[in-house]
Amino acid sequence: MSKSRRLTSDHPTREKILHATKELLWERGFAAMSPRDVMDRSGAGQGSLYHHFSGKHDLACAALAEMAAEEKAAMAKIFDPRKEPLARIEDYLGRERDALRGCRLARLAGEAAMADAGFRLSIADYLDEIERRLLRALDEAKASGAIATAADARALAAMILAVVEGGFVLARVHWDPGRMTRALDGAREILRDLAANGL
Amino acid sequence: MSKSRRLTSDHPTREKILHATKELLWERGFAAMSPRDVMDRSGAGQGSLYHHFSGKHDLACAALAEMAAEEKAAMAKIFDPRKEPLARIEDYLGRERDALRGCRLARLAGEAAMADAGFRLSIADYLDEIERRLLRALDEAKASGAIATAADARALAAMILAVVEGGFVLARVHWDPGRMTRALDGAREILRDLAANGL
DNA sequence: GTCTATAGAAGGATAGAC
DNA sequence: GTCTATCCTTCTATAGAC
Repeated sequence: MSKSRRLTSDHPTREKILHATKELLWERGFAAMSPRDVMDRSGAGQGSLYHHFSGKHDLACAALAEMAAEEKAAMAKIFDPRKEPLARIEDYLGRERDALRGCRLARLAGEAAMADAGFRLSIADYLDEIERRLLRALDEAKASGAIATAADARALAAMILAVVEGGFVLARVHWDPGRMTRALDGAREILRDLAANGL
Repeated sequence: MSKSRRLTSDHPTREKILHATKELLWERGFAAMSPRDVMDRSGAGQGSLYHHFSGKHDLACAALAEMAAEEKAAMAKIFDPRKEPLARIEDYLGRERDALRGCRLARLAGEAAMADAGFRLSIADYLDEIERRLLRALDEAKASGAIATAADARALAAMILAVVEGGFVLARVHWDPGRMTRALDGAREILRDLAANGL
C-alpha cells in the first residue's frame, strides 16, 4: 500500500521471464517448453529465473494466471452487458482468432500436467467465466423472447463453449482454419433457428 | 499373399512395442512420452525398438495409425446405416467415454508436433470420417423430414463433432466428466428442437 | 537480484555382439 | 531380431560468487 505496489510486480526481469513463458506455452505447450527456452527468449539468466520462481511448474502457473487475467479482460469487452444478449454471443463466436495456434489457455488441455490441480486452476477459471457469461446472455435472450427453445440454457452455454474449443481442435488437427469456421457457422445457424422460433 | 501376411505384422515384439506406445500416447501425450517409457512398459529392448522403428516420431505415427483404424471400426458400428439417422447421432453423442482421458486421438491436438503433417495424418483422417458420417446422417434426416432446419448440414456436422471434442477439453480442464456431459446435453436438446420442428 | 559454474538424471539414438 | 553397452545432448535444478 504505502509503497504503491501493483499486482503485477515492478521487477522488469521477472516480467520479461513471464512474457517469454506466456509466448512459449502458447507456441509449444508445457511439456515441450524448457526453462532454458525461457532464458534464451527472455534474455534472463538462470539465477533470475530460479530466484523469482521455484521451478518450471511454478513458472507456468504464474504465466497461466496472467494469461487468464488478460483473456478474461478481453471477454469482459465482448460480453459487454450493454449489448443485446444475442449480439454478445455472436461477437464471441465471431471474434478474430488464430485458429491454428489454438486457444491460448485450453490448448494445454491435453498436457499430462493437467492432472495437477494447480496447473489447471487458471485455465478452468477462464473457461468458467466464459460459460457463465454465455449463460447470462442466453437467460436474458430467453426472458426477452429473443430466442425460443425448450433446451436448458446451461446445457446450451456449455455446448457453445465446447463448439469454440472443439473448433480449435479441428483446425489444428486438419491444419486448416476453415474447419473451425465451419463449426462456428453451425452454432451461428442454430442460434438463428432459435431466434426465428422466437419471432 | 503367398505367405499369408497381415496388415498388422505378426512380429510379437513389434506388436508389444506398438501396444505400449498406444497406451502411453493416450496417457501422457507425445512430448511427455519417451522411448525409454515404451521399452519399460513393453518389456522390449532398445535394439528391438530401433530395429522396427526409425525413432520416436516414426513410432508415434505407426501407433496413431493403428489407433485411428481401431476407432474408425468402432465408429462404423455406431453409425450403422441400418439405424435411423437421428439414432446414429444420438448413439454417437451418448457413447460411453472416459472424459478425463480425453479423445484417444484428438487429445494430441495441442502437441507442438501437430505442425508436422505426418504426425497429424491419422488423427485428421479419423475426425474426418466421423464428420462425414454425421453429415450423411443429417442429410438423410433432412431428406426424410425427421428434422427441419434452415441450417447447412455441413456446418451442423462440424458443430456436433466440435461439441464432442470440445466436451473432452472442458472435462479435462475442470477435471470433471460432468462438464462434457452438459455440453453433449446441449447438442442433444438442439437436435430434439430440430426434430420437433420436423413433426 | 543477477550471473556463471556445476551436476545428476533423463532423453534420444547408435554400435556391435549374439 | 534382440540384447547390452555406449554416447552426446538437453533438462531441471542447485551452489556460490558478485
